Amino acid sequence: MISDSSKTILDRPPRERILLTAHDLFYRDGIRATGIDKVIAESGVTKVTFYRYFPSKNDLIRAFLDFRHEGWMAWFRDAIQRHGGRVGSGLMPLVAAMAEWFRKPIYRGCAFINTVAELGGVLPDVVEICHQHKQDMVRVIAELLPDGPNRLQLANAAAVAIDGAIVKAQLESQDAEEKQSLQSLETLLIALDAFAESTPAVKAPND
Amino acid sequence: MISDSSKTILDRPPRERILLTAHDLFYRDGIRATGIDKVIAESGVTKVTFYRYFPSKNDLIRAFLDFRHEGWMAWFRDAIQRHGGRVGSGLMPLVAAMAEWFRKPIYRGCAFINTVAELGGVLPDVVEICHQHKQDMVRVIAELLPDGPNRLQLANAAAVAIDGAIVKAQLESQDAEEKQSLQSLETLLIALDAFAESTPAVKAPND
DNA sequence: AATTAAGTAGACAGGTTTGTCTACTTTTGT
DNA sequence: ACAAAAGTAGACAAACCTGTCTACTTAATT
Repeated sequence: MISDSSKTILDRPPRERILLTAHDLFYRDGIRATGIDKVIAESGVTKVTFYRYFPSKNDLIRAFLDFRHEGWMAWFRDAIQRHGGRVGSGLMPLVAAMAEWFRKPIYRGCAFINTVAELGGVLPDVVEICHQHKQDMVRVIAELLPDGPNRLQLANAAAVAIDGAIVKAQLESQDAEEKQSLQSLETLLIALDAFAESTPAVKAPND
Repeated sequence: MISDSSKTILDRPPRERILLTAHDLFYRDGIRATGIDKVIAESGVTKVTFYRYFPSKNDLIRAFLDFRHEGWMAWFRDAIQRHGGRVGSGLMPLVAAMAEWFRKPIYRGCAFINTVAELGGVLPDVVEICHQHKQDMVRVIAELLPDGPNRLQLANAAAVAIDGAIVKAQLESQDAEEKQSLQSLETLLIALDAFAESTPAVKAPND
């Protein structure tokens, strides 16, 4: 859902080319496993150009996370809508959205979780960036739930379930048809939807 | 719960010293961020000794994961029991156990999730190792639930909730008293317990 | 007591990493 | 048309990485 190269990689402005290649390499192989030289070679620019836009690798890492955030959130919102998500629709559209993501051939989990796992202990910036990302995710999820005092609590719980499923999906072979991750996520979100309906402060009268 | 240095690090057999220091450094800073030289220096052995026990860094990584697996599983089982976990106790002891872990000052998430995030794309062994670890975790969780047709399904869902909480806890400042991760985990597991009781194939007659 | 194993100390090789620098060419704005 | 900005090509420095090697010392075993 990111770098859906509708145009070819080449013939774009250099900064974009760098960001696109960095994204693909960072996401696929990890950040420390990807040298600047490789990004430079594969994006088809030179060192001078590269360092003009990104004075250090850390700058590139931050730009990568920004880029990923924008792209992923746009996809997430769109996927939820396409699968019937709207206020009061309940949490099931999230399962369909995740199913769509997990199925992608280049799936390697959440870029933010992975980056924190890799660099969180040594580059604390990324922890905060990831935190922001997850909070935005919660906000989108909350829009599926009816307004109420525990709306955010439920959205947070749903987000935790989703993150767990994201991690689990990372351990499954991508060509496996029956994904345990999705079944577990569905179980959790069904249980959560049921729980939400059993304890609202103001409940719909038709029951 | 691992390397609870009841004895000092020194005065132990070299292999153990190496493994202990490697564990702490790998867990804290990440694997690629930790050079062999640092492990050698901090464990107080020499290169010859180190390479006698671990012919390559990958061997050390595997030994680290084995070591961590044994230590963590032992702690997990024990913590669950200490917090009232037994067959039929429901999933709540898991919340208490995780609370205990998340509170530790050196908490940096799940070593297996982190390692997959860091190396999964480039060293596929670790994906399988992590998968095994998580399956063992599911088996322990299943023992809290009454036997039945959906016992494993529920245990898997609970494990996904836990992994999500583990990741979320990694983003919270460790000195924060009210941890969102624990509240979300509790919500999910309460919902799951309720769901489990509402849909067993054979249900207790007292309702 | 003598042989073997295991440890110490540290130089060294070969590769990779990030980042700088020089010299030249192309594009762009005025 | 010309000056400034941006790009290309590639050498280079300094650090760091994994892994090997030599030479010497200590501990264990028989």
